[in-house]
Amino acid sequence: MRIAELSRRSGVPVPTIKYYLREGLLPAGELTSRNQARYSEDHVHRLRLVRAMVELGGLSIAAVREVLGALDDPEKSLHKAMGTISAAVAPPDLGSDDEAAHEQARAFVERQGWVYRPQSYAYQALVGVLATAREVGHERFAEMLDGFADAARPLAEADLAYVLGGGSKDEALEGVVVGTVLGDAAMAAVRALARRELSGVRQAEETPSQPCDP
Amino acid sequence: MRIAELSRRSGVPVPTIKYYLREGLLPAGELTSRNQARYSEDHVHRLRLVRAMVELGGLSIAAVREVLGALDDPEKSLHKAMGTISAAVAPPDLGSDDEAAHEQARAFVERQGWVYRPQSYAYQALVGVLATAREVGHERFAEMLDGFADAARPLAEADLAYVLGGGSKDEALEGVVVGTVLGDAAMAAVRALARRELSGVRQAEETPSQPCDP
DNA sequence: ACTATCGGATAGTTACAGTATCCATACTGA
DNA sequence: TCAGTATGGATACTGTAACTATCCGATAGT
Repeated sequence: MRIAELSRRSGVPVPTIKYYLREGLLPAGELTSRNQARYSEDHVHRLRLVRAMVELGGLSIAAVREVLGALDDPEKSLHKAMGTISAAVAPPDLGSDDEAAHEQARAFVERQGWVYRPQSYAYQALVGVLATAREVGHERFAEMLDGFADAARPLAEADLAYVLGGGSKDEALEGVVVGTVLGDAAMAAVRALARRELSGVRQAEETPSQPCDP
Repeated sequence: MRIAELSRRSGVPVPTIKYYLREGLLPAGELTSRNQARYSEDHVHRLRLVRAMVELGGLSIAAVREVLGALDDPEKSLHKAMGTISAAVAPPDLGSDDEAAHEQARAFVERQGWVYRPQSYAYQALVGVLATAREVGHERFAEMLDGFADAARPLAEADLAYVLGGGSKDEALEGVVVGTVLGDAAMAAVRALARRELSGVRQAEETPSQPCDP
């Protein structure tokens, strides 16, 4: 297919597709002449993946390029791809020199029996969150971490099962992307639903009846 | 204190503080004369909260204004504040007319025994995620939702306990903000840690030894 | 008295994510 | 076949968000 059809199939405007081509988010089409190229089903799929990361995941174009690089690297293990992807998804203001936050994070990781890897992005992100919590006067926040871990453990199992439940390695790698980007968004939504459900019940116990919510 | 000290205490540059004042994220200082104002401890605290939302939560200035509006509204119930805050935190591309995604979401909510509130932000966000998943060919993704819910339920309990464990109502409202913004970030980090832990173990079983990770 | 700082208003900057325009070709339908 | 539309690629432009910088006359502190 040519660019117009690619645009129709994916819902992305032609100039934006050209932009993505320039930025290397989309491989060039197969050239059939100097100014004529053919695009495949793979291009449609890749384009949708890019849009999902940009719109739902809120990733920057640079971060998407990073992730796709990991996807396309045939050497990359699933394990390493996960690292790249978590790094791309997280806000880039990693790290903090807050000693107390660092200590809270270290204690947490060891309490969970996890390997202490202070250089990993996820760990740094955690320290950053704890440091911020302390800055706004919520050092108590760290007490919630074990609850988070209890929730995260089965989630990680499910993630991995989902990823491995695919088929080919390409599919598994894509499963990592989908599981991470859509997974974080879905988890946030489900968590909000659960919280609302609970606080709705609590409120209903105090002031019976009447519907609410936007 | 005057603006220079407020800047030093919070780590935010003076011109940025002025910008936040203009944008209504920070209440004006108490004027002591035509061009002299005094700022309080509350301003320092509020400023840190704003930075946490912007930097860690990735909220836009408009979203932060929204959230602070909910915080400052004395009429607002905890329940409603939670709604406002989840809405501000979520990406703004809500909703989708994908019938199948809508059906998956409805079935999920009812399976969980939760109230079906198709207008709520959290529900719309969920539909959006499911629709996107389908677009990228991952209709299987919906199968993970029940796992998410199992994880989210105890989390919501912990959230609420944290919020109510504060003291005054102001503190509780702020707990909602912190619990949501920092909570989402922390959950993403902990989830990444858990996933890495697990996939590290799996990998170690196949190819023994050698350290990895950035 | 004098100099640094202040608040407030206005204007400018930077980065990002697209959009728009050109142009020389290539395809397409009457 | 040939007018008219579409294409790939290069370059230039736009819009928005989040700051920054400059200027001003008015204090504040010494």
